[in-house]
Amino acid sequence: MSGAQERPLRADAARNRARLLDVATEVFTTRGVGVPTEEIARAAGVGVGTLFRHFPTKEALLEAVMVRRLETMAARTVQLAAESEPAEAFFDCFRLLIDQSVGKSDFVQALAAGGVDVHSALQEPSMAIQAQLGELLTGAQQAGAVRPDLGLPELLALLAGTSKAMEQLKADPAARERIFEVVFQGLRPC
Amino acid sequence: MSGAQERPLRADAARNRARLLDVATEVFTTRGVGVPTEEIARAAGVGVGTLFRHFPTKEALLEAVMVRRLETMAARTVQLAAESEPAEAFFDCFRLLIDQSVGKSDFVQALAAGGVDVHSALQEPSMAIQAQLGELLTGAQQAGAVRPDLGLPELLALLAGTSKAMEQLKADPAARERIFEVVFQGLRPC
Amino acid sequence: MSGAQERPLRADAARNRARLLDVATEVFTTRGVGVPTEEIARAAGVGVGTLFRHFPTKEALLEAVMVRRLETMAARTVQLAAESEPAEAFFDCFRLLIDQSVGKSDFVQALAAGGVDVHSALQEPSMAIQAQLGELLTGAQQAGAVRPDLGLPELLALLAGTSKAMEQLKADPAARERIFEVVFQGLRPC
Amino acid sequence: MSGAQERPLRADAARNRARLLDVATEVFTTRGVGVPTEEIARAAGVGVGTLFRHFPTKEALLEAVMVRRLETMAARTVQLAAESEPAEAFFDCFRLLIDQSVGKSDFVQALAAGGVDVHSALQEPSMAIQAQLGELLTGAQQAGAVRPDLGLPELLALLAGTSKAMEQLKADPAARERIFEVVFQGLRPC
DNA sequence: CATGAATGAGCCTTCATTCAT
DNA sequence: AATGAATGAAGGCTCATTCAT
Repeated sequence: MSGAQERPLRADAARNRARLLDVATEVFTTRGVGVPTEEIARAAGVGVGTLFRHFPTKEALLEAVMVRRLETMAARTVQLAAESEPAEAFFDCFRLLIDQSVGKSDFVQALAAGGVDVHSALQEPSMAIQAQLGELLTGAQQAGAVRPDLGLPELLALLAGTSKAMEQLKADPAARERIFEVVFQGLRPC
Repeated sequence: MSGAQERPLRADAARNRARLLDVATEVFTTRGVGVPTEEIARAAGVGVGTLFRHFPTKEALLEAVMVRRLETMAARTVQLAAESEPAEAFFDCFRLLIDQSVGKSDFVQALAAGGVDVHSALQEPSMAIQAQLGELLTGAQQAGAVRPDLGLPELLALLAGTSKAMEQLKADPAARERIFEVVFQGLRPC
Repeated sequence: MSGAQERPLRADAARNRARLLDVATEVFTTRGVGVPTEEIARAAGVGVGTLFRHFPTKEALLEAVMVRRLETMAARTVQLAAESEPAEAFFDCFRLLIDQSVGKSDFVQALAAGGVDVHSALQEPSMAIQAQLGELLTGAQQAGAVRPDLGLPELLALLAGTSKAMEQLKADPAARERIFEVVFQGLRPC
Repeated sequence: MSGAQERPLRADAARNRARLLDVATEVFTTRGVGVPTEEIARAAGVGVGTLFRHFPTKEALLEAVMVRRLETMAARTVQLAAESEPAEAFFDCFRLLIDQSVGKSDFVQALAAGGVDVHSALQEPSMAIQAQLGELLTGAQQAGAVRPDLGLPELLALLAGTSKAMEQLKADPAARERIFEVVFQGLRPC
C-alpha cells in the first residue's frame, strides 16, 4: 500500500539511511536548511558519498525528512480519530499536530500541499492528513463544537499559525496552554 | 532618538541608500534572503561596491530593512493608539500589524526582540512597538475586551502566528477575515 | 560585423581574459580537457572567480578557445586566398591549416561544424572557413589541380586526418613533408 | 607467447571477464572513457567489485580493451599477408585496419606504440603489428606499388590520419571510398 | 568469488567581500 | 563616492577504489 520496497536493503545500509534521516531531521530543524551536507554526513557517522548514495540530492534528503514527518503525523492522526468522539478527536488532533511540530512550523506548513510548487513527494502524505483533518473538522462541526463557516484551508492555516506562535513560547508551557485556549475558544461557534 | 546620523550624507548618496533599502525589502520579501547581493545592487541601479559602502555586510542590509519596517509599524501603532478607544485601538492595531506583514511573517517575528539572538539593531524599534502593544493590551484588558490572563509574550506569539496563517490564505480575503474572527473571539474573555 | 562588443572592457580585465584564453589554449591542447579550472586560473595568475567571471562555465571557456582558433584560421585563410592563383592558394591553405593545428587536431575537427551537436558558438566561425575552403576547392578543381569528384566534406575530413597524422610525426619534419606529398599527390586528378 | 595465464580461471570468472571486456569496448568506443566504472559493471551484469577484481584499475581495463583489439588486428593482418600478393596484401591490410577502427581512431593511434608514454602492456601487440606492417610495406615497395621513400612511421601516421578522416564520414560510404582513393593514389610512386 | 555499500579526494561553481580604477 | 573586476573560501556532487557481507 505504501509503494513497493525497491529492495530489502542490507542491514547496515538501512541503519545508515535511518541515521541520516534522523540526523538530518534534527539538524534541518534546529539550524535550518543551510547546513552543509558534509556536516550532516559526519554527524551521522558516514561519508558524504554515503549520504548521496541514499539521497541523490540535498533537496531529496530534505524531502525525505518531511515525508517521514508527515507520515508519522498521519499515522497518529488516524489513530486518534478512531479513538474518540468527533469533537474531542478534533481538538486532541489539533493539539497533537502542534505538539509534534514544536520548533518545526515549516513541517506543518508543508502540510498545506494544495500549493503549486510543493514537491510531488510530499503530496501524497500531505493529502492523507488533509483528508483525515477534513473528516475530523466536519465531524466536529456537525457535533456543534466548531464554527460551521470554517473550511479545511482555514484549519490548515490555523495549524501553521498556531505552530509558529508556539515556537516563540518554547520555554513557557503555561503560556503555550493559554495560546491553545485562545485558539480553541476562537474555533468554537460564537 | 534613532542614533546620530554619522554625517548629513550627500543627496545622491542618500538616494542610493534609500533605493537599496527599497529594493532589498522587495527582493528579500518576495524571493528570500538567498538572493545575491550583486543582484540587489543591479536592481537598485548601483554597483556592488556602493551597496557595501552603505551596508558593510549583507546581514547589515537585512537588518536595516527590518529596522525600517519595524519603525514604520511603530509609527502607525502610535498613531492608531492615540485615535481610538482602548479596546478598539487594540484590535485595530492587531489588524494593522498583520495586514502590514502579509507575506512577511518573519518581520512580525522579528518584532519579538526579547529573544536572545536577535540583532541588537532590532532591539530598539522592537522594544518601542512592544511598549506600545503592552499599553494597548493592558488598556483593552481593563476595558474588559481581552482575557486578563494574557501577557505581552502571548500577544507577540499570536501576532506572529496569525501572520503565518494569513500567508497561506493570500488569495482568499474572506477566509482571512474568518481567521481574524477566530483569533479575536479567542482573545475575548471567556 | 562580428557582433557588438558588449562593453569596452577595462584594461586589466581584458588582459586577464586574454591570458586565460592563452593559458587555456595551451593547457587544453597539451594536457586535454580534464585539467581542473583552478589550475588554469592559477597558471593565468588569477583566482578561479575571475575565470568564471569571464567564462561562466568550463565549457564556455573551451568554446571560446576554439572560436578564437577558428577565427585566426579563417583570417589567414582569407588572406592567403586573396594572394595567389587558385591552385596554389588551395594547397598553401591546406598546408597552413595543418601547420596551424599541429598537436591540436581536435580544433581542425571542430571545423567540421556540419555536425549536429556542435556548439552554436562554433558554427559561425566554422561556417566562415568552410565557405572559404569551398571556394578554394572549386577554384582548384576548375584549374584542373584537384580531382573533381571531391566535395567539401571530404576536404574537411582530409584536413582532420592529415592533422592527426602530423601529430605522430612532430619530431620529424622530413617525414611530415612526405605526408604532405602523399596527400597532395592523392588530391590531384588521376 | 602472450604471458602465462596466472591460473586456469574458473568458467564463470572467465565469462565475466569476457563480458566485461566486450561491454567496455563498446562503451568506451561509443561514449568515451568518461563513463563510470559502475555503469560498465552494470551493463556487464556484474557488480563493481567484480570488475575491480579482474582489472585492478580503470586504466587497466582500458588497456586490456586495447590490447585485445590490437591482437585481433594483428591476427587478421597476418592472415591477409599470407593470402595475397605483396602489393594487394598491403592495400587490403590498410583497408582492413581502417575499417576495423571506424569510430575508434584512438585504437589505431595506440598502434603507434613506438611512442614513449604508451603503456607497456600495449607494446607487445603493437610491435607485432608493426613488424607485420613493416614487411608488407617493404614488399609493396619492392613490387613498385608504393613510394620507396616512405617508412613505417609515416605509414602508421597515415593509418591514424585516415582513420580520423573516416570518422567524419561515417554516414557517407561513397565519400569514404573517395578518401581511400586519395590516400592510395598518394601512396603510389609518383 | 561476487556483491554493492561506503569512502573521500577532487571537481565545478557561487557569492560575500575587497580594492584598484 | 561609485564602480565592477578580482578574490577565494565553501558547497554540492561524482566516481575510482576498498572492504564488509
